[in-house]
Amino acid sequence: MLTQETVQNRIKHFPGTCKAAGLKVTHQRTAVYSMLAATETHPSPEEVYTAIRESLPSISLATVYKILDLFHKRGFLRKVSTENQVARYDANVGQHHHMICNKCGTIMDVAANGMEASPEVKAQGFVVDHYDIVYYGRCGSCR
Amino acid sequence: MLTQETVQNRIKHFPGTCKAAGLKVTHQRTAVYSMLAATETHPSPEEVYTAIRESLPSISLATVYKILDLFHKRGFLRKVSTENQVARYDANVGQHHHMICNKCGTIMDVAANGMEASPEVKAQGFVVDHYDIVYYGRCGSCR
DNA sequence: GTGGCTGCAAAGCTTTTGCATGTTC
DNA sequence: GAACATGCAAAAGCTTTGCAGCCAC
Repeated sequence: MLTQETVQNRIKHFPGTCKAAGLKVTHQRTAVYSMLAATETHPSPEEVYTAIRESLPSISLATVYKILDLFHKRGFLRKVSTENQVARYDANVGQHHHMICNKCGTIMDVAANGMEASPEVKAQGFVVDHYDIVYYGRCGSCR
Repeated sequence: MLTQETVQNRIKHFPGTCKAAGLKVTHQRTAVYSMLAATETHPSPEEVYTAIRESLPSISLATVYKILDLFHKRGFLRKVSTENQVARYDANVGQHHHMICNKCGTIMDVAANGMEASPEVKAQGFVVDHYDIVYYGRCGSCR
């Protein structure tokens, strides 16, 4: 559940986070981050662009792409792991997982259940940075 | 570890699997399936195409795409869930997971550890068909 | 022989890039 | 004012589509 308090809290820290990373706080960046902070729908770049154009009609799609990529690299946003080719972003960077409906394509959050990187991963000399669990199936509405 | 025995076993069952699904057994389909059955590198469509052209120079990339999509829909192949836009396929359809090196992009298998769909997924009325765990980090060679 | 499959070429999407202009600090 | 960010337009992937001809059954 995404509360209004969480949304406001994320947005409040955004300028400081940018400055700490040596990034300028522009209207475009604030709009992209605010839009993502206020949703649980894991939007694509195109969806972010369309939503933002209502308040900032001059923004270009290329800028949205650049901002999303930058924020992902800096760790302000997560990218959802999926089987297909459209990127989907998430402002919730805490440990949690996703379920994807094979029919309607909706992506929902799933709380992490404390699972750790499996021993076998460590055995192969792989250093885990982060991991996603992605459940595929049918959501409540599409069953 | 992919043994020669496993490879031969997969390939041996391929014609029967096609027939059972009402699909014709063509050279192109056999080549695509055989190539994937013999590798653990999770190739992209382009990589499948390049590899197959050595033995079947007349095959087209569009055909490779059509075959991969068809086999995925029929469950003969898995698609690896990733954060980026290039499809990667896997002929190992048994339960297992993946680790992806953030530096070199290599995708490796990880044996499943018996984890089940988390209770929260069930609570949200989501029926799980399958799930992937994707570990991101650095592989042994890139550390 | 027939229906399904392939190859080709073209189109469609998504994403990236280069550069002149504009904005933040 | 300098360095960085944006917008535009063009290009660069990756993937899909339509259709004529070919092949497995």
